Amino acid sequence: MDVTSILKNLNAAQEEAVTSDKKHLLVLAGAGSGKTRVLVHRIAWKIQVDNVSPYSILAVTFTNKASREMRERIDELLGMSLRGMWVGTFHGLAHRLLKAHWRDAKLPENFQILDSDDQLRLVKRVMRSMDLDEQRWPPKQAQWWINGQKDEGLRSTHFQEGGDPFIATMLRIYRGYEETCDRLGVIDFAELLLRALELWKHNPQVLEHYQQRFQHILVDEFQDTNAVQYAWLRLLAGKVSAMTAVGDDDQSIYGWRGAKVENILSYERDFVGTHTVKLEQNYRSTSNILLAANAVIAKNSERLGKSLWTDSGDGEPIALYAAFNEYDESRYIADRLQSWVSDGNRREDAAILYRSNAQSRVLEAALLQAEIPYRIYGGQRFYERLEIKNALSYLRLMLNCHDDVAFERVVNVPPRGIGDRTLELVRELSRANTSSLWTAACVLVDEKRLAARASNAIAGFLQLINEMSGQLDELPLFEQAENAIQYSGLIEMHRREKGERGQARVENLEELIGACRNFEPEDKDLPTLPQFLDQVALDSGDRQADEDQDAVQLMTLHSAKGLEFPLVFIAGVEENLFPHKMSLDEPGRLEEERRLAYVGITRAMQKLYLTFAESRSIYGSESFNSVSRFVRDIPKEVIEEVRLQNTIARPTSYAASAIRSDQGDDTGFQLGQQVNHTVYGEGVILNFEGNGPRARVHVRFEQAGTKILILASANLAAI
DNA sequence: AAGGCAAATGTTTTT
DNA sequence: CATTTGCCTT
Repeated sequence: MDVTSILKNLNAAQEEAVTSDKKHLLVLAGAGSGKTRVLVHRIAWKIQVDNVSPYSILAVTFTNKASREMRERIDELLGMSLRGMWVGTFHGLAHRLLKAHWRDAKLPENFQILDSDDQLRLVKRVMRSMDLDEQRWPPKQAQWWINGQKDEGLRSTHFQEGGDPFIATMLRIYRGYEETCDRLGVIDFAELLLRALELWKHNPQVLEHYQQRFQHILVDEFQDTNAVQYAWLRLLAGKVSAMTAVGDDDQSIYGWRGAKVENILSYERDFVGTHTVKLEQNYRSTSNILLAANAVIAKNSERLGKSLWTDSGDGEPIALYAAFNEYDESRYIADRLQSWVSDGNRREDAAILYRSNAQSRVLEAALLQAEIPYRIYGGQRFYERLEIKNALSYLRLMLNCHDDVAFERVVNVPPRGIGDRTLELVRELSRANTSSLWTAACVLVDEKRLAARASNAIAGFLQLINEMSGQLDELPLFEQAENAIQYSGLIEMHRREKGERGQARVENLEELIGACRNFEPEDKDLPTLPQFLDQVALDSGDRQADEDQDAVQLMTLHSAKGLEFPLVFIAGVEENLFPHKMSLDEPGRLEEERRLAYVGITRAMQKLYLTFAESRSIYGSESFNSVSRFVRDIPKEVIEEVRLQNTIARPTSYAASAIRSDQGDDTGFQLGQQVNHTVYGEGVILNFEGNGPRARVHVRFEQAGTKILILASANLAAI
């Protein structure tokens, strides 16, 4: 066995982690410290040195991308493909378990996965059947609440009948939703995990089988695990298996969707005899960048404590640019990118990061103007697009016409004269007979219980699906997809759609056919279509198209986690934007914003630009934000403030740029006046907006940043 | 049943 | 500001 190749190029801490023979291991891996490397090499070590069979190893990640990467790197390192080893995402593994044990999990054999869009539709349907006012009870909120409970492992049956009217209503919806899901044989993402956990809890013999098999469990991005995922891991590990967890508490940025950093703390308690290794040497960034990152994260209180260092040089200072407004900011970034490229660098080595997607619009415009190719990550995912989901719904119906979710989705897409009134009849009958919508529709047509027009429309739809599913076994997958898109009229519908949008949708549909053509089923002996649909449900499908073009990368700070770029811009480093104003009230959420800043800064390898705008229009109205507190936390020595030579005349102070003359009413306050607010404390008046009872006032508070308040209700006191 | 207009509504995202 | 949603008209 070739031990040297496994340990080659590892530093002391990395080697310690890779070779540790303590049963449990916790690797606290700072940004850029070689986390994935350690994970991959540890697996290789176990296989080659400890003679562990790949069959007894389970490696869990969060994203498909990470799991693909891990498998590739292990294959590469060991020079062979590791059959029998389970590598996958939490959701992918849960799905695999539920497929194998559908009976024990109390699921139908062909259960379908709901994505969040499907889920929201279903929640809406449940709420409508309960006659709930959608204004008062937003379905989105109910969906959020239900997922939140499931992430904590809570079923509706776990709740006491309490007095809180909000919780009581949410519970009713939760119950109705659970029932509907059970009836339809569908499960959402959170359910996938919870079911997999309950499968083991309720079936000790199943659990035991997996406990015996997986003697070695390795988890990536451990700080992102939620309560259910952690419980699942603990249950699987039992008392015997060896656990390796790799994570970074400072990079926990998904608390808002249920991730529990506390799991890292519980780990040492729950997995007794854990050996903890910290990876603090950073191989990515210059010293200046790390200094900034360390300074920002140091302000958090809830930390295990790590400090990144590097033996590479100081590098360039961090540039800070105070833009006049967001257009100026974007132009500046485009300008810097142009000189980056003319210096002979590649565009794809540069990234622009921002807190919220809304910021990308102006940046895009500037890049377009400057003719700099760019690529945006995030936003709408391929398999979530409306036209793609419609096409997939046809495929699902071809496979199983009793798929109510798919039926609801496309029964009248493209419009074929089946309206709400007709559909309501179908729904009613399906409820009464506890049959699928499909069966109900058949009955209505056969028994001539519909008006001629509606009946013809429905019959046409039923026949269409029947015809398409008739050829299911004869044709290859891509031809089935082609047929579905063609005969359903979907492609024609989008061709007729005016504007670029229709064009893009047609192209997406064509891309879907391409994806079908390239699809390689895991099991060649089983029918392809169901395998394709399952894969699609668990994969957002944004493998970046045209990766070949050299383009600047635009993405949110969240999606940048795990990536690195020689040149990084973080745009909009302003109070209220970053940290986002929604996170300002709770200290815990503010700490998460700070970790997000830490993630952002540590993406940069050579040069980091921070830019902010003194004036920015958000939702139409202008706001004036001061520079982000995170920037103020960076030591001045590593920052270089950029000054422009040929600037447009720029107001010298925030207040001056805010002066407006249309202030008619006498508000009792003046611009620039010091005021006190019961919640936000002391601040200064920047601007007035509107008249009468709706008059609003912009106040920049010392602590809370700039707020826009209704003057009549703000209860401001002059100081 | 479908298209058009006004009103509401705006973090972060993987599966 | 820009996009999506719901209501209302044809």
